[in-house]
Amino acid sequence: MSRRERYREEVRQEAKAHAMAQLAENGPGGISVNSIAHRMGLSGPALYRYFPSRDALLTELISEAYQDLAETLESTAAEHRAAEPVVALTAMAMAFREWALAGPQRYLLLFGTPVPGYAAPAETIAAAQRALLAFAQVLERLPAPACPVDESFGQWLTDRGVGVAPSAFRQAVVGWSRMHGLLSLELTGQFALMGFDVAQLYRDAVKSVLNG
Amino acid sequence: MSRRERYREEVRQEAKAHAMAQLAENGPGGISVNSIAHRMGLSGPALYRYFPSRDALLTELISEAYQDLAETLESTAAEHRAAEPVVALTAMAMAFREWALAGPQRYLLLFGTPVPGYAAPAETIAAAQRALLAFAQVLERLPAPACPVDESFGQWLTDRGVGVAPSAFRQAVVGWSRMHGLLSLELTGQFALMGFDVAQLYRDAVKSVLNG
DNA sequence: TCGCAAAGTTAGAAGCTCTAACGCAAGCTT
DNA sequence: AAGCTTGCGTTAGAGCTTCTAACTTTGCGA
Repeated sequence: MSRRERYREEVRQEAKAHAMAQLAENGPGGISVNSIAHRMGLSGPALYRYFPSRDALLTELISEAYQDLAETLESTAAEHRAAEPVVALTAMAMAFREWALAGPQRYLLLFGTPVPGYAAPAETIAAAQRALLAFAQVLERLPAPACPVDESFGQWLTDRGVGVAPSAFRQAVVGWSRMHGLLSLELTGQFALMGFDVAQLYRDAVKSVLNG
Repeated sequence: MSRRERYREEVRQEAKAHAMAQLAENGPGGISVNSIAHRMGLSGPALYRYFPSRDALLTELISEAYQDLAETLESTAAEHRAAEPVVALTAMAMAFREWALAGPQRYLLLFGTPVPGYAAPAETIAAAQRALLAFAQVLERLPAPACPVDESFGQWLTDRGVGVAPSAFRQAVVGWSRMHGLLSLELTGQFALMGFDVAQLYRDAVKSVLNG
């Protein structure tokens, strides 16, 4: 990589770091290309040499967050490769929760309100699938539940040549939805002041997925 | 109500209707006081006689949406007052889903990304509690599950003098989180192109809550 | 009929995204 | 090494936004 390219990459990284800080502070609407540029000692439009638009910057943040999430889950799975599937899955679920709590607005950037009509780039979709399949692959090592699985679950898997049992995939979707349900309500403050132990509820939810 | 007040109320309603249309079309960020005013044949700042700020308008939309949701659930519960609890709860869950699908952006206005530090007015919180308690009250008529319930669930109920069994309340929270998990992922397009039957998954989720 | 309050207007400040036009500096090519 | 090209920064400015200030008109109530 040339000197120019390296410097360019540094500027891009710094801009994205500022964007993430603004995201954490004021939500997606609080991210301003202008103010990021000024905070970097640049004049307003200078950053448009690095990002074609504000939307493109946001899209990149989303994509990187997904990559980060997928890597977190995959590395947790790898760490527990030798362990019981139940142990590995529990660790992954807890890692997911930690990841969410570490950056609530980053989580909501992925799973909160999208702009209607927003189409994620292929890269982002791929990372999302990696995250989901990380769960499915470990779930596959579990004794399959007896209940019959809707055939539509297998279709998608065979279409893209993923070697995962439909029942495991279904279980991954169900588990994901239960984890997300609790995390989302917790992060958006819907449980505020209700005083119960959300972490305990989360652990119970994870167990409920694993024990049928 | 005087002629003046009635007209004022009409203008407010019309403005909110336009706001909801803009919400559906472009998300929360697409709601513009300016453009609403122009669309109503008014000049920009005129609407500020009716709403103190854009945020106040948004807050009012949120509050009304919550009221509407609570009323929907309560009336569904009332319609099934004589029915088996399981039937009533299933109907309420389906009504919840229908309500969400009828206005995805309205749903996400309540349960999507909030602006950090946003504090809902008491009115809104009350409506949210009504919605949750509507489920809890019917769940109470169900045979209580054997598992012990964390005492922290009872605390909140006794604090505000709600006569609901802690176990029913806990079940309502769990059920709510499972429904929301699936609805949220569906509405934000995370299941896009995966091709399985989300409605079926939702029905299964409802059953899983009711049958332990 | 008079007066006051409500509701509209325009002007304008401050912010945003993003384009256009221009200058300088660095790097690649000849 | 000289020159050309490309990249990066600038300012100016269009057009949008929220929202305040000041002024005018309108209409209700006494």
